Amino acid sequence: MPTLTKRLDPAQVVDSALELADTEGLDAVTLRRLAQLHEVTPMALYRHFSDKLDLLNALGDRLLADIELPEPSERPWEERLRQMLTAFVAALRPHPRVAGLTLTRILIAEPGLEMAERTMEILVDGGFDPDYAAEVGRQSICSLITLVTTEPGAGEDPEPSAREQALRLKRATLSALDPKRYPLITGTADTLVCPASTDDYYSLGIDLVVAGIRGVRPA
Amino acid sequence: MPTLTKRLDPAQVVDSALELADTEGLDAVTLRRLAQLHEVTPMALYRHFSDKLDLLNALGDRLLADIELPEPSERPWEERLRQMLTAFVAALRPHPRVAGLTLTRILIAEPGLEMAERTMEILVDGGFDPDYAAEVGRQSICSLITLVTTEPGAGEDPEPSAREQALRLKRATLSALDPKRYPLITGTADTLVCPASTDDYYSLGIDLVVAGIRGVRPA
DNA sequence: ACCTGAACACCGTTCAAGT
DNA sequence: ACCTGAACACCGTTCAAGT
Repeated sequence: MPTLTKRLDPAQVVDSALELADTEGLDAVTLRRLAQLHEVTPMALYRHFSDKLDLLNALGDRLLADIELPEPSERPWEERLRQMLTAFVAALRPHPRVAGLTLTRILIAEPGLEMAERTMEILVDGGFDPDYAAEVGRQSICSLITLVTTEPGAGEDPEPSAREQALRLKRATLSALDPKRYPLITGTADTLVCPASTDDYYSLGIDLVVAGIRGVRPA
Repeated sequence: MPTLTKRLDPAQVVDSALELADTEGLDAVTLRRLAQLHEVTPMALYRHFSDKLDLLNALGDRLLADIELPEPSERPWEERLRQMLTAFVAALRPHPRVAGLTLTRILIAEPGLEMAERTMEILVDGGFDPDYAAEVGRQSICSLITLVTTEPGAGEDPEPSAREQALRLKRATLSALDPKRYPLITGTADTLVCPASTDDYYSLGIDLVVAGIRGVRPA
């Protein structure tokens, strides 16, 4: 896949890392495997990344770069907020196994900064003072990252058959609990293991965050 | 520290792992180091844990065991909900570097199940149908885990001087941004890097979650 | 049942050397 | 400037063996 004009393009390395993590999980992302994929010695990577951590950070930044910020608009702040958060989640959704890497990169990578600033702007428009907007925005964004990270079946192999198998097992485990002690858990095992619709899962998550923000908004 | 009556007590191994993770971070938790701490061969651990993952899961379960569930009461559902979530957060707060391990253990370890059931019960009392309560409860709990995981300075060395130094650097980085492009971020750099009060940080986090739940509550 | 010892495959990383 | 090669310290884990 990588072209060899410049022998080793850091952006291409990050792309391979993302692909690897998506399909085999973050543990499969190894300097040695990446080197192998690019037909190069492991050491060659150190010319472009100071560290493995540096590479993982670049991977997080790579995800943030996918954010498509909504156009500025004159709509009510709450609607703009929802748009912003939805756009953010949309960027992470394709990569649940990697999404967690963005947690520490929001206030460092440029696209993260851009989104944070815009989100805070919306909150200030909504009546929050800047410091309050900062805290509320920060926590809301972290919650949404976790929403993606804990998407049902997020950790599993993306292969449909393996995924189904894993979910079946989890469901069975929950259903096997004592219904006297855990009536609600056993009664909702299907929902707990895997919500009926992934889209609903995400829109509920965003609803919760937006409603929370509305609820703590100063009068 | 470990007594040697039974040569190797899995509970003591988990305790060492927790201590190690708290002070040096999760990366320092190594089968070999744990073995060394207990004056035993690395292989001896495999008699008690099938895997490293198995040990990390036990570590997550260890945290959940610290939850002190509030007494059942007749107070309004929202107040009971806040009590429950506060108790949950209180158990994780002392261990921000490890808290993330509970994400996958809530519906497996017994104390997690207990808390989840009780939380759902409160939500049902509040007017949620069981399946809705399941989804809302799940997401809220995950949000609170992340609240602990992303507590400012969570990843850092717990040593006060090193921690202060790390925070100072982060603050400087944020403050150095272009205030024309990022007026709100630069203006609230102190708050973003480290909220004025840790207690306030957590109570805001819980407020956000509770307000979100109230906001999506069916009429 | 519980622990040891030696070995294997695989990490991230260093250092000196090549071009 | 960019990559190689050999080496180091450290992983998790297997297998066979001890008691």
